[in-house]
Amino acid sequence: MHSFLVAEIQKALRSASVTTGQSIIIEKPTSPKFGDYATNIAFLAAKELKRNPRQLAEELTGHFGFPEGTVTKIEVAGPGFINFFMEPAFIMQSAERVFRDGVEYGKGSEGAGKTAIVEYVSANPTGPLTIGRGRGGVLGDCIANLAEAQGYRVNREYYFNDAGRQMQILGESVRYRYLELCGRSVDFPDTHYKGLYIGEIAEKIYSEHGEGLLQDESIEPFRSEAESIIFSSIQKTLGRLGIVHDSFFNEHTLYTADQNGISPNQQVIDRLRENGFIGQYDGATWFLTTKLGQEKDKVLIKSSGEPSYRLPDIAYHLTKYARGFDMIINVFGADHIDEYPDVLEALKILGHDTTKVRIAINQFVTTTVNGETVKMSTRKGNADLLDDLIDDVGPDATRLFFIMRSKDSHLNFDVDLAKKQSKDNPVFYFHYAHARICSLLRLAWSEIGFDAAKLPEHGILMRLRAPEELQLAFGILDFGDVSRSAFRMLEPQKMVDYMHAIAELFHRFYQECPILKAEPEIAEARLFLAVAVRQVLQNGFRILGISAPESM
RNA sequence: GUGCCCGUAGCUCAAUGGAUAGAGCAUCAGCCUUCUAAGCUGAGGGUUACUGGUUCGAGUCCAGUCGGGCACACCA
Repeated sequence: MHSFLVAEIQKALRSASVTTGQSIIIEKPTSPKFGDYATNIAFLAAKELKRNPRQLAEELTGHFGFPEGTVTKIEVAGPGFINFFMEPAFIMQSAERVFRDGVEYGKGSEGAGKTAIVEYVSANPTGPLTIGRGRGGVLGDCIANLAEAQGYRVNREYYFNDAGRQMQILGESVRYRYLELCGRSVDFPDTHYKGLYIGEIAEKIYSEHGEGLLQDESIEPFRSEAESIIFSSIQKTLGRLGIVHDSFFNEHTLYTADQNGISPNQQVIDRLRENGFIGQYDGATWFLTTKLGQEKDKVLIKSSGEPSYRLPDIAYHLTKYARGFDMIINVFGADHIDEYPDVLEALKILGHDTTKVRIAINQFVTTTVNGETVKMSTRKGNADLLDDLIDDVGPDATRLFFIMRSKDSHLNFDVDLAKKQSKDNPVFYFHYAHARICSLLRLAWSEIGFDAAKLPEHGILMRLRAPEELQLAFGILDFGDVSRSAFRMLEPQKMVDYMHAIAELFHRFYQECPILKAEPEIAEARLFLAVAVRQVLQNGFRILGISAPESM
């Protein structure tokens, strides 16, 4: 519907010999008296052409040539809006596209033949995933789904470092607990990890090796055992939410030399130096970001000779270009906000097109339990664990609650609400709409032999005229637009809002329009309308990554 | 102190620079002998933190003020 109107407006602009660089925006008016769709193109073009918007709008209306039976009225309103009133039968008929497209309904083509990499989660294996990380994980996963819906071939990647200082500390932490198990008294440093899982890993090692590792000063056995246990637990947790990565990129590979004997890290240094952005002082190697107007230079290689995290970050992003992705999407939490500008600057200096890179930053999470808001504490041992949350409210509520707010807003995760098996809980509102349709269709099959799997005859929905039916069909038409704009904005929350609207429209339709008890012709059309809604709900659930229960 | 995010109904949040700022919860009033009432209908509730500016039009953009969050290492 969207593209239909855009095309017709373009035709009218050409016919009226109005040339404008403005892109055409279709919006839904706030009130039905302003029509079904509206455009503000007259304002935009008028400004560009220095003309009166109202006059231009009126002139344009004379140049529209909508096909018979599509638009009933075109109206200029206010200072220059052009409002379109659609023929109800045209709306009903347009909605029948759902039957033809099925699971493909609402998919876009802007990513056809293109590839995208979405990097998300990327937690180092130093401990179990926290609730805060969960938000980024679900956000990234939904963005990846949205990219796929636009036709991109998507690579979901997890970037990690198992060789850094934090991992060293992890190994030491486990060893301390192990020593305790062996009956040694230890002075556990404040800088080390104190989570319960550390003790559990130590216990596992103790049960396998007894006191056999006591004399060995090396922490390597502790570090590697901890890494493998934690990494598999992280993947297990993500798996519970349906999050599965295609690739895991180990930061350490950026330190090892390629066939030319130069590591990716070193290549970054060399190439930045060629461009005059590398300096040496205080015994360290610096990225001269002050040349770019920043307050301080950034260390790339510490005086100890080790790279800081910034260097491999840049090298890592270079591999994303080298691997040929058309779009590069990074998802991370607000605590990494300072990280990406430097990386982008470096990429630009090295001659890469940074418009390919999109960054989605999600704000932090607080949780509300028993009406009390608890602030997340990510350090120390008392962080809220994602696994506990999933245990508590289930995977669907976990996913939906993480994305039902804009990523730019701080999220208040109301655990009590998510647990409620009632209408207050949006998860159940969505599920209920789907289950209601399934139940209806089961009954229709057993009572009148209605086959929901068969294709309806062309024009069947045109039998329907009730306002609830029209609005529902009208809503179905928006699915593709919402999906596309949710992707462009990297904002799955738009899709959640839309799903709520569809569920609401369906519940109203169901309430007001008898289906099985209606005249057979009407009953059949209404059943097919329900089939269409079910398809849209399922397609939306797929993007959000939540289940579609057939009964409740 | 500097950078980024936020400030909208009692609460949690919407609103690609558009028309009368919308949902849900909570409150109040209705709707089940009838396809799942886990639902539907209606009512009340607002100086969009504040002050200026930009323009046909500002919750949205710009400047400043106030308030909340996050980040500001030769940690990752």
